[in-house]
Amino acid sequence: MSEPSTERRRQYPFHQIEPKWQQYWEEHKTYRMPNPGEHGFDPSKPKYYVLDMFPYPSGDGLHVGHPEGYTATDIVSRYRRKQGWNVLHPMGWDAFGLPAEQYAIKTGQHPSITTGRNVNRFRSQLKRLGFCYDWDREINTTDPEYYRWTQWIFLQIYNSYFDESTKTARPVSELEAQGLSREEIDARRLAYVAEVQVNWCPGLGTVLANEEVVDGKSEVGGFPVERRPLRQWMLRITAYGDRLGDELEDLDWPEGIKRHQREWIGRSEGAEVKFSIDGRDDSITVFTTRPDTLFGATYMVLAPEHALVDSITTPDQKAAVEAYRQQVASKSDMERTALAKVKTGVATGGYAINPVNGERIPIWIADYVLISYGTGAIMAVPAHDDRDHEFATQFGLPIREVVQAPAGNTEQCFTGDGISINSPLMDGLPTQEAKRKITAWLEERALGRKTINYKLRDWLFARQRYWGEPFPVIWRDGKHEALPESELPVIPPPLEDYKPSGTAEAPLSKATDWVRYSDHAQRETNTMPQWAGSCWYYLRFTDARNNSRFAGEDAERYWMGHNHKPGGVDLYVGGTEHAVLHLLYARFWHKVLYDLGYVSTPEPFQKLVNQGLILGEDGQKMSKSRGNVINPDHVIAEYGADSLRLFEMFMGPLEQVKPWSTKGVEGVYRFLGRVWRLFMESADEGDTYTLSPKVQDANAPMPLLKVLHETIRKVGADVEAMAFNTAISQMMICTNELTSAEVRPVSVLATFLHLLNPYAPHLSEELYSLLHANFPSLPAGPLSELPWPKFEEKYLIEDTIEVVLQVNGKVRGKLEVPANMDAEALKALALSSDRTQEHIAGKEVRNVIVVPKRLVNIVVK
RNA sequence: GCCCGGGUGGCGAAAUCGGCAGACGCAAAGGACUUAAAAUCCUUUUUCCGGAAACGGGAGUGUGGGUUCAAGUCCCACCCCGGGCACCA
Repeated sequence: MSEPSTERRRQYPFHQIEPKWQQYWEEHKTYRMPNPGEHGFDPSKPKYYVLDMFPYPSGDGLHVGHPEGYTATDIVSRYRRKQGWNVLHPMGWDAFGLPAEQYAIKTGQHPSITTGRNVNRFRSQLKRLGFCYDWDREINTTDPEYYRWTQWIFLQIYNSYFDESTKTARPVSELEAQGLSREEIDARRLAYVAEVQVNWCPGLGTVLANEEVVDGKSEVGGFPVERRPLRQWMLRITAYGDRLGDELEDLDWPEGIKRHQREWIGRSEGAEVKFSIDGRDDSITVFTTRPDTLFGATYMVLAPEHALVDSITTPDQKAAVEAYRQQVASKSDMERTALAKVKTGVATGGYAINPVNGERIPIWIADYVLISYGTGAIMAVPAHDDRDHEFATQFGLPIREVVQAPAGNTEQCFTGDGISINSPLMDGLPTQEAKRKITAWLEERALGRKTINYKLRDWLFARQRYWGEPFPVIWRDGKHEALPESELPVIPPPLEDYKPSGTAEAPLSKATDWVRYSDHAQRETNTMPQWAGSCWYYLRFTDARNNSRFAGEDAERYWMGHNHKPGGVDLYVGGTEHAVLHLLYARFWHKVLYDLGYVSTPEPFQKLVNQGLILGEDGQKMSKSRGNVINPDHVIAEYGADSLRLFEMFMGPLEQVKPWSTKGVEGVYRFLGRVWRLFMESADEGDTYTLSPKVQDANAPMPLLKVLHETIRKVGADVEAMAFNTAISQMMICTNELTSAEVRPVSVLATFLHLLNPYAPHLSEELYSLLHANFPSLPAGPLSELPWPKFEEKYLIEDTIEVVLQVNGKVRGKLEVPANMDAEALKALALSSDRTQEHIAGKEVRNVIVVPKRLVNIVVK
């Protein structure tokens, strides 16, 4: 019975081949990678750790963006394995998160049930793509056996402080030994509790994470979000600001991402300067990066929320100040920033004294000064700061120039480096020297000191959510207390009702039995943010089933160390959306663990590659509402997994943004069909195939050997460079060559299958096993376990080469010459050639440029 | 506004160090096979001018300049598209 007429005939029987090999791999655990000391581990091989950013298993299943990066790492893994490396290539699930919780709110079903269902779907989809993951190492961040260690790491952070002298984390027990008080120690822990401004969303009745707020509105529902102070757990990531910036240096990351992280950290050096308040004992400290402009400070600005505002404000300004503060408080972040085209503010009526010249300057409040950065107060130098300039112009405040711009400067408000003027202490000094001098002057008089500030804020680590890791912490008499390790994991109780409470209380607070730890102690009811689980998952992969440590020491040292580089994971591939947060948070945790001696490298990820977004066929971002979403399941059903893999790699460079093309999938599908027909032919219209009579155990002719060895060379070099698209082009060229050959030597075909194997593992395995069945002298498979072929230089060397003849840079002819012809001979030959003679006749030859093996350019006049 | 990424045929793209622009694939056209179609195989395909053709000549990598014997590639200025950031003193 032939195929139904409506269905096109398959290029090759991928629908039989692919499940067959997937089953084989599963049954034989082909891709299981033992750890050091385990049976089957070969310590003589070098290690290579290839990691994908693990997915959040959403209810929608895999989209075509996932297999892009996953195929790239799969190719690299298979290639390295064939090259004789021990390759660690694992997969898991970042499964805590909002959608599962939202679904639970709607249905009352525990999130672990939906999560389990989604994970099963994702896993089977990934298996259908033929990826060579070691599934014995699969992890799930919502598994208590996993998050017990997430909680354990939190305890290590909680029990540490940052030692400024060594710039490392140290156990707080050292502070206890020094006799510090409970309060002093708590104030220095890397995990601490603070009252901070959070995003409160009245519409949803809950607190939102920063990343859940878009343009001042909730990402879900689009309700307005306001700031509100709340008691929160914080992680002291700012302590690591310098190291997180400096230690990017030796990582093989895209420069753009490194820059992005450095900007995010936003280190800036400057000085804190104390201004006394006129007529009071108090003082206000400001932060400035330009202490050299102190003589140009003509007013001062406090953030509206600044603690001293009330006491400074004079009675006649009280009403105006109150009204302004009211107005600012009611503004969302969006209104405060995006719409802040025009500066606003009011005078407090109070005055400060400039410490360098005793001048009395007015104190204003304005929302262009942020309470959360620096000291929440600035000295305004309108002549040399754009924002101050704008404000001063608007409110008619004096502008005094104290830096002379270099000649030719036309800017009204000069913000660059120049020479100090009108500044008695530093007149004539260039900016950098002036800064040093005035800072020293201030320090001598205890009026200020050198300071470093960061844009980076401490990490707000608590969420008022159900579906996240509970904190291993209890509260007794209003004080927090770590639970002992023996009580891990702390498992959240099931709830009747997962809805947010409507107050700022976390959902867990509704489980009263669970919350009550003892007569005098209650459990912490906040949970950790989704980032927590992904901060260390790469470590768990090194020893995923260890139940006495987050990962065994030997396994961690082998997979993360051993490459003499700062980063442990050799290759990490994922999307740019994690350029800052995930990568910064993971680096922070890793450094704490490194300082405490738990891991062997200072950095988690040595080489980072970002895959580019795949757009819809219309060139727009894929989205349900546009209706341009491509479902990988459908692509696999119609063309097979090998075609999907191959197309995703053939579309263009991995890092680039590129549109989907169904026609393009058909193109690579046809290519795989051509490869199939190099080996097999079919007599009827069905799925019965026999070996092609052109496949023979014969000596390969030179032209075939040449293209084959060129293909070995190019495909190998391109995998190393992750230029998969051009590797595929070369394999197409090789296939076209073989298609037109009358005889297809077995040795050439077998070698070609090795090259194709990382890209199209199912088809290549099948053809190899068919070939081996007919020619038993070939090494027995599976192909993926056989060594990668080596190219031989002798087949690449050309006897004769084509040299281009140019006259005045224009191509006028070509010459076939022996490859070893020297420059002089080439020059003589070029000058006497008929083709060049036509163009140089009657003209003066002024110069002849000879580029051996490439071209001769004759310059005439 | 600032910071990235990108602009090459009808389309996705290629071009190791400055050395023949457009490999490979898609689409299109023609041919072979077929009663016919699909599939497959072969050929053509940057563009303009001349030529029946072989071929020859000119132009051409967003725009305008520059460096060079030679520029997609290096330098300067600008335009357009995509993404990110948002007053951090």
